Parts: sequence; C-alpha cells; structure tokens
Amino acid sequence: MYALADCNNFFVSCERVFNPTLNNKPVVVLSNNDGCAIARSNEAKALGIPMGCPAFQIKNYTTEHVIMLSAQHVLYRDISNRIMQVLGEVAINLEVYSVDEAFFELPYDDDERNHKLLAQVVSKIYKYIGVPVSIGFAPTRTLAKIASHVAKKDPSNTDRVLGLTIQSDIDNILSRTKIDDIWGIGRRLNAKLLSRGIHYASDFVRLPKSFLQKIGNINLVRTQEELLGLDRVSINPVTIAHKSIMSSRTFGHVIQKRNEISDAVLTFAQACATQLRQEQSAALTVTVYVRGDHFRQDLPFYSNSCTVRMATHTSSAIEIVRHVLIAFNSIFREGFSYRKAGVMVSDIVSAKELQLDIFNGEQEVRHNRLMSAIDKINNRYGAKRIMLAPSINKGEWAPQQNHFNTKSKHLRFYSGMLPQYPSKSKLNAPLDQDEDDACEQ
DNA sequence: TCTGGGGTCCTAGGACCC
DNA sequence: TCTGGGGTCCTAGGACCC
Repeated sequence: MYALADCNNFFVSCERVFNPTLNNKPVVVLSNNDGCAIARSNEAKALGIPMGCPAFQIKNYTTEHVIMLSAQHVLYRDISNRIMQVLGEVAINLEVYSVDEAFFELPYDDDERNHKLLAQVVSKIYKYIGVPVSIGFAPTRTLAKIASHVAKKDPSNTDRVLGLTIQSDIDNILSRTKIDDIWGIGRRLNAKLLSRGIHYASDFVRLPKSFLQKIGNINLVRTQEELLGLDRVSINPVTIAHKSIMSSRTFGHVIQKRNEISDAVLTFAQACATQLRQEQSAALTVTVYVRGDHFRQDLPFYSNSCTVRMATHTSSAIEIVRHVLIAFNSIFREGFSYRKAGVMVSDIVSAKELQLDIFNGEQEVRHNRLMSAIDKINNRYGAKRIMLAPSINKGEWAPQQNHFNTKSKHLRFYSGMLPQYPSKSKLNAPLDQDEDDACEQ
C-alpha cells in the first residue's frame, strides 16, 4: 500500500505560517521575477485565477484585491524538510517526490489502523509546523495520487485522509476523475483523449494498450496499468544523485551587453558547481543557452545553445566556468537582446567513483582543496560570498522581486534560525494541552 | 510595462559498425 | 528491373512532473 502526502497550496501555506493575516484571503505566490502565479490559496483559486497566470493578468479574473507575494524558496525548502522529517517517523521507504509531496509505504496490514495513523500525522504537521497536508493511500502510487487529490477537495473529509483500497471505491472514484487529473496525463494527451471522447478515468482504463502506445508511449500504458492496481511506477529515493543540474534565470529586463550576460552565465555555472560538490558528484558535460524575449515582437529574436564536453568529470568551479565561457562565446551574437540564459551540467557521476585523470591529477587535487575552502567560507558567511573573478559585475540581470512578505522576508536568508521542530520523543507522545498552546503561540 | 525554474523519461532518426 | 540485415549509440525534440 502506497501513501502520498501532499501539502495544500504549499508556498501560500508557508507564507501564512509567518503572517496569519493572510489567512482566509486570496493570496498568490509569484515565480521568480514576479512573473506568474505558482501557488494560489483556495480563495484565489475560487476567484478563477489559473496556475501560471501572469501577474499582470490577475486583474482580468477578479476585481477583488489579490495579495501577491514574491517567492522565498529557501524558506519553503526549510519548512519542507521539517514536514519530511515528521513523515519519516511513520513512513517506510519515504520517497521525497517534490518540495511539497512524498510517497511512502504504510506499516500496517489493516486499512483502518493506517487511516488512523495518517490522520494523526496530518494533525501533528499542522500543529507543529502550521502547514495543512492531505494524504491518500492505495495499492499504487497513481491511485494514491488520486486519493490525496480527492481528500484535499472534499470538504466533508475532515481528517484529510482517504484510502482507496476496495475495488468498488476505486471504481466509483475513477468514474468521477477527469483524465487530466490523472498523474501522467498532461495538456497534450488530455487534448488527444478528449478529441476521441475519453473524459473520465473510468473510460481511460478500458482503452486497448495498442491505442495508448500509439497516441503516447510506454509510460501511458504504465499509467493505465497503475489505475488497474498494478505497481508500475518507481521513484528514485532522494539519495540517488541527479542526472543533470540546471541553473537559469529570466532577467529582470532584456540586456544586450556581452559582459552582463556572461556575468549571469558564470554565476549559473558556479551555482551548478556548488550543487555538484554538495551532492559529492561530478559532471562531464556542460550546456549553455541564451534566449531573447518571446514576448517582444519589436526585437529580433535569437536563441541558441552549445554543449561542451570537459576533459574529465569535475565539480571544480574553475573548470566548469572555463568551459562554460567557451560555450558561451561560441553562441553569443552581438546586436541581439537577451532575456534568459542558463547552464546545465550533465553526465553526472558520484565523485567517489572517480579516478584522477592521469594528466591533470595534481591540478585536480589543488582545485578540490580550493573549492572546499570556498565552500566552507560561503557556508559560514553566506552563499556567493566568494566567487570567481569574472562574475564581479552585479545586478544588470537580476530578477525583479518587489513583493516580499514583510513578516518573513528576513527569514529567507537565515532559515537556520527558525525554531526547531520538536524532538522525535515528543512527537510520539500524545499531545497535551500545554504543548498545543505552545505550538499555537 | 508585465509571461518561472528545475527536473525525468521516451522516441525517432542519423551515424556508424559488422 | 534490380540495391541486405541487424545491431548500438547519440542527439534533438517532445511529453510529462512539481
């Protein structure tokens, strides 16, 4: 039996932890650059504001005042870690699927016992951390996703837990589940299926495999099998390293100057290198891309990318920056306006498995020592305190963010100062009234 | 005026091999 | 008129997820 725990309106809920005056109001959290809505409170959803709605179009949906907030991902990550910690205390094989979702297996054979346990988890997370969570459980992950979705939407479900364990219940829910609410069916497949008269999950599960294979690929067949109760999806636990790491940004406005764009690109390169070192891995390939502004009809559009293979796998910022510069110089064209750029590192392996390159061994060792010194300083005094010389220009490309929640904006830099979540021994004990009151405060 | 960032997997088609 | 068969690897692009 798999469970899926899903935080409700996660980024908005995080903001509300620090600013309860946001409760019961339409609130959206905006993407980087204050571009579009990436999280909406229930009140904002009720006004019809869609996911991804550009900030400047929100007024087209409502005359009501909607509170817009700039995203603070460091803070959300910190709160997410605390929630995962609570889940980890009851979960078997916890799979952190995203910042606000995790799959896990359940400890009991008995549906009722599992349900009760999960209801306690939901309530503890709300009491100790302040974020509402819904949990669904079912024989497969895809069904558990649907269950958590229904648990979230159904107002009569007061403990926010739903188990889909009996076939008649599953059939009933599938006949009411629209196909685009199925995990694995996105916009394109939804359109293809709708055009053939398939509207509900109960129709979808009856389609022949050959047809699914034709309009999609093997994953669509797997999705159908999951809905039929066959375990077909696997998720890598978080301990498995990334296959690629990307750092990119849309700039606050278009820029033309080579050194301002290269400055951004070099910052991204160093972010990738830092993350590689954090994960104790190393990459062989770097890709750089630059892009104009899709929305500016008045400017000639240019976009390009370049991939370079390095001599050896590395996490050295010096090596990665050097190759990123080579790639960047090969695609940068004077006379165009740029709005976005990014760096990706790929062909990643664990650093432990690496053998020193026979020609570069000594240099590699020196780089490693230098990098670990830089990491220590940056960990202690703040990210980006020490960077490589090319990226000394500041700011031309910086995103616009003008809507920080004033109650919490200082916290995004110092997430470590948040009060720690109570110890495990306390958690397992029943909550008493004093503790309850303390948490409320 | 204003439109995000970071991932994974699959497939088709080309290059190349014997 | 007529031009093999069977593989592997790589890449770009498309689909999906949050």
